[in-house]
Amino acid sequence: MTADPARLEAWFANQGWTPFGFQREVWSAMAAGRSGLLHATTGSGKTFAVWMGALQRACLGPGLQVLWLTPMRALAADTVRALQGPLPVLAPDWQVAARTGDTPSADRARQERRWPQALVTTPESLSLLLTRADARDVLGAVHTVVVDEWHELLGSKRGVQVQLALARLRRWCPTLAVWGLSATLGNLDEAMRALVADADGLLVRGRIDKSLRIDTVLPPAAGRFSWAGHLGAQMRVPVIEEIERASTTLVFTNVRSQAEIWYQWLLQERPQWAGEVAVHHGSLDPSVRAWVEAGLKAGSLKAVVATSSLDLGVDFLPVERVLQIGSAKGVARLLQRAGRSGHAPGRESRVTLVPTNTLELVEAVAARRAALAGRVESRQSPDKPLDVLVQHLVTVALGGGFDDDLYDEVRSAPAYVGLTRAEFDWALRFCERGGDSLGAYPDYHRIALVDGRWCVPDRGIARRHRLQVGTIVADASMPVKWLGGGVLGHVEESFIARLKPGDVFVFAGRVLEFVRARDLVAYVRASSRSRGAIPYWGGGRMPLSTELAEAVREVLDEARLALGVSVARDGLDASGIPDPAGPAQPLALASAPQAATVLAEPEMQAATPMLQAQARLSRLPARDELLVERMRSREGHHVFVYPFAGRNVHIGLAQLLAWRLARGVPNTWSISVNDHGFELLAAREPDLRALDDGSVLAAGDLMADVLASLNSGELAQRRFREIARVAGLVFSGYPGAPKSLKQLQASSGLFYEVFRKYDPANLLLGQAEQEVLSQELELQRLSDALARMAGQRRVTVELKAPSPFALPLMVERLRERLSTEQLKDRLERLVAASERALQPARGRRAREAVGAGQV
DNA sequence: GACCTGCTGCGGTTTG
Repeated sequence: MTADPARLEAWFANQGWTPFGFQREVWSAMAAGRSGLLHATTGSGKTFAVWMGALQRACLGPGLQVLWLTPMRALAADTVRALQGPLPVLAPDWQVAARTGDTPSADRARQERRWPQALVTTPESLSLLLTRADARDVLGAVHTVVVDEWHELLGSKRGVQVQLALARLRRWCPTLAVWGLSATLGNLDEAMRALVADADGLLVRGRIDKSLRIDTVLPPAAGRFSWAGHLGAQMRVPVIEEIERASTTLVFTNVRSQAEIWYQWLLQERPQWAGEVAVHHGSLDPSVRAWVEAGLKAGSLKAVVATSSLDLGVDFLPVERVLQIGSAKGVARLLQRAGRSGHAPGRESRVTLVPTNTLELVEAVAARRAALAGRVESRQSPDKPLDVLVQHLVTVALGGGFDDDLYDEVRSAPAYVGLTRAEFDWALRFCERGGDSLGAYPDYHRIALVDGRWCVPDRGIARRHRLQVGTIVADASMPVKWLGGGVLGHVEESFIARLKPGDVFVFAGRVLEFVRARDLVAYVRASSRSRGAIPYWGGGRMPLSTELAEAVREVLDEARLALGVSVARDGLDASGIPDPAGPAQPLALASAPQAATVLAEPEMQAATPMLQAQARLSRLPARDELLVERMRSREGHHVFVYPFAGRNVHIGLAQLLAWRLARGVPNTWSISVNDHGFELLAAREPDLRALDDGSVLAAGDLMADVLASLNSGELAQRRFREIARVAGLVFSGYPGAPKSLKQLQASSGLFYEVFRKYDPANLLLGQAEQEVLSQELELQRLSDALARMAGQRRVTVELKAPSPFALPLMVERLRERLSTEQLKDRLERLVAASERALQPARGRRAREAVGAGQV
């Protein structure tokens, strides 16, 4: 028995709503039993579209029929509320309930006595349901699964876990309908296929009429806006004025400390706002966060400063304005944040960018252009991660067991279409015997064949497995110790992993030499060198996306053309600007008038002083040029390169170049990177012929060189820790008695060593290496960048003073080893040098500088 | 006058 479509209309009419076209489209597809992906912004009525469709398929009666997956516990309760609305009309017998990690045990018990017809849950909780011996009894009648915020899950192992669970459910109910809800993605078709697998899926685009506005808060004095920096202190007053003009504003920052700082600034400038502004990020206690979210919902807060912790969730917020402080880093991220405003059908979404340095003014134009053109990043599902498979095999063995045909079921999950029988059998044997090296340890004999079915005979193993379900592994930090003992503090493992013995870095105000990492402690000794500081790379998880980086190159190129034209027209001595029509640059001058329009953008007008300074002190590179700047200072010999390819790629490029350059003539390089370029600083005069002739940029044996230039063994070992945890090799302890991080690290390090020695064919080792290359080093992006650079003309400029492009890189490096006061002094000297070089009277020097750079 | 750095997300045993 299914609900009458007329009743759907009646329910909507009752609310005073008329269904949108896309909602009807979803209903009819679902009534026909189809699966699909609904692409729509939040607050567009997508929840109702899919929920009403699910009810049309309802077989009224007891038993679980609809599963609704959400990536965040906090969204579950909201979703239950939203789903309950139409129930009295359409399915009065139905119950909707949430089940996540924070569901009280009394509620769980009640659910298990009589399952609700619809359950809102997380991917992890669904996997836990699959570990129940009665999994098939509980889940066998599920005919519809909705995966909310699929774009959030798709690219991660959490998404793979969802795919495996769906494969299981599909086995039990071949007519299973799966619907994903997703925000904008560059690869919606692929995203849908990952979810619906072989089914004939329908991609529905909801409410595309929603208008989008991306504008920028301009710095008060454009000519004096900082070339470097990420905090945005100069934007305090303009931001506060924006907040004052709106009822409620969400202020997004990129990092937690920045959120805290901005929160303090707001209170300093407007003490009367105490109690009306708040801060929200992932390190805050959940109770504080809940208070802030409730305040937002109630409309009692004027502004909240947040990190991406507020990207999702808290639906139906009365947020009027969204500000983004600093780079949005990606188009999808910007759109997501824009979507937090105008959160109702028909209302405009608006996000206002707040640049924190002059290059971000250019980036703002690029971001708007890419966003309006729909150049949105793609997300790829991980390719057959074996750690997730191993976990799933144990899960299924617990949940009623399996026999030989599980291989086909697993391969029906799109992430595993390429899984070979040998790989599957390896995973199976690994669950059975712990692979070639752990045969003697019963703890790793997790599954066994009993009466032709694989199951988990040991109750202790079963219990521990249920405690370990999931793929999220928290970041770890490593203590930094003197060789003689004594802890200096903790730093991210990812940082230590990139160090080679002998590397010098700065930490806790000291210059330290990295000696070795052992048992996950970084041992150091004091270094007598004053330079050689390697920057702190942090997580480096937020590089400028490929799409945004490309748009920045585009906008810069147009600005170069337009500025060249306008400077010449204004009769200014074109001293600083290499003649755009000169023979060295056979430019497509036809595009100049087009390019001139880019300067009409208000952000570009504000950025013009910086761009002119760059042109005079150095050069604005054309798209087919790779700008290399060199400078001598008391620090040594600087080489700046600007591929505009995002910081992860620049880390790899900088390491690679330093390594290749030092291969000929040994030298010690300090490295500094940002999203636009990188700096190599050598103490001794370097031999740059390989850079000049381009041979250093040759693809060559890229993989081998990258591996050699980085401490890839450390990287892989760190990666392996996650894999060991997901694959269930490492047990993190019972709730209330968790094992220390050190214990966990020691044991996963042990596994890594044992496998390498006694089980080198262990496929989890290979997975660790693959993940390092593809995710951390972004090898594909790196080789793309290298290919592009090799095809560009290198233009080398000798700098007399730091250029606007170079200054942020120098600051980045200096910051690591100077106190705030020292840095301030140093910066003042650097900037003064740039300003002197820019004086008209010294135009001759600048001209010389630029002239010397012509290739 | 220019400086502050890197996000998010989940799960939960114990049974003589």
